[in-house]
Amino acid sequence: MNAANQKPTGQAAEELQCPLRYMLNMFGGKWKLPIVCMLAPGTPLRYSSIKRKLGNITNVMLAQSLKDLEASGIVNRKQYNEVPPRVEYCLTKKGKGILPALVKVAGWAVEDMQGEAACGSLCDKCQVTR
Amino acid sequence: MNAANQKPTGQAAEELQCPLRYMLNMFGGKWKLPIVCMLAPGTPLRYSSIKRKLGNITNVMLAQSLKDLEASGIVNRKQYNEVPPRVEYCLTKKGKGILPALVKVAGWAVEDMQGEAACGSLCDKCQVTR
DNA sequence: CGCTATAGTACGTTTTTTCGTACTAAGTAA
DNA sequence: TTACTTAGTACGAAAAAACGTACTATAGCG
Repeated sequence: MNAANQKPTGQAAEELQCPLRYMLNMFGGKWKLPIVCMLAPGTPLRYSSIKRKLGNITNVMLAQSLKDLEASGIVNRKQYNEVPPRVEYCLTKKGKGILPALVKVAGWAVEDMQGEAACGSLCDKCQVTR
Repeated sequence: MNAANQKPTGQAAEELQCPLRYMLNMFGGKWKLPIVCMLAPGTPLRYSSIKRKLGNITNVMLAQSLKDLEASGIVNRKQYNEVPPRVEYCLTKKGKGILPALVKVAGWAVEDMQGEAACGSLCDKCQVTR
């Protein structure tokens, strides 16, 4: 319906103009950042493995978050046609590209959290390391 | 009720352990990041001025966002006892401290948005500059 | 046949976030 | 006297995000 007009209009357009909101649209919410952190080390992880590590995420949220991240070009989904099914996720090149920025943000946060909840590595759950 | 026990427990504690979630707790949501961006240049802005620049934020959201940011130690609120009332907001030292990390994130986003919605400065509304 | 395992989907509910409209106090200007 | 201004608050409604429970297909194992 909107073929000739690539860019979204109205409020949606406005939200996309700001790079920080652009980023929040991709990584905001409860689970996306933790998922990216799990995948940061580079080892491909399968659905069930991510779910176990996250602990209390529901199927709905995990499936949806992964789908969104895939649609944003952040994660890659590789499906093996086996039974029982096996699907592995990893960061794309684009996904890896944001890690340095995340490390910087995390660095600020850790500094800011000093004392309160200091942890040697940035996070034991989220394996982003400096 | 919880005087001896400083740290939050249970799920709240878990959420605060991750630096990235810690940051999302402070800056997540629709308006906080834009507000920080407006204040980034350093000029103190008054309530009505921020509201005008943001355009379509409601009083409720603006007041609440500012209150949250103040509680987090990110913005400073200075009230002049005049009539009509005048209140000015600016970033605290801590608030300024996160700007380099935000610039890095925004840099990634701008690179990623290339073509789609490129803008010379990072954002015309959010005045974070490199 | 009945049970297990994986990677999800369907459906409905609860919780959280955001929004809209109206209202306030105090002094100044018309 | 009435209107205007600023920096909000109160209240309820709407929208968005997250949740819980149940369910599916397929093959292998006992």
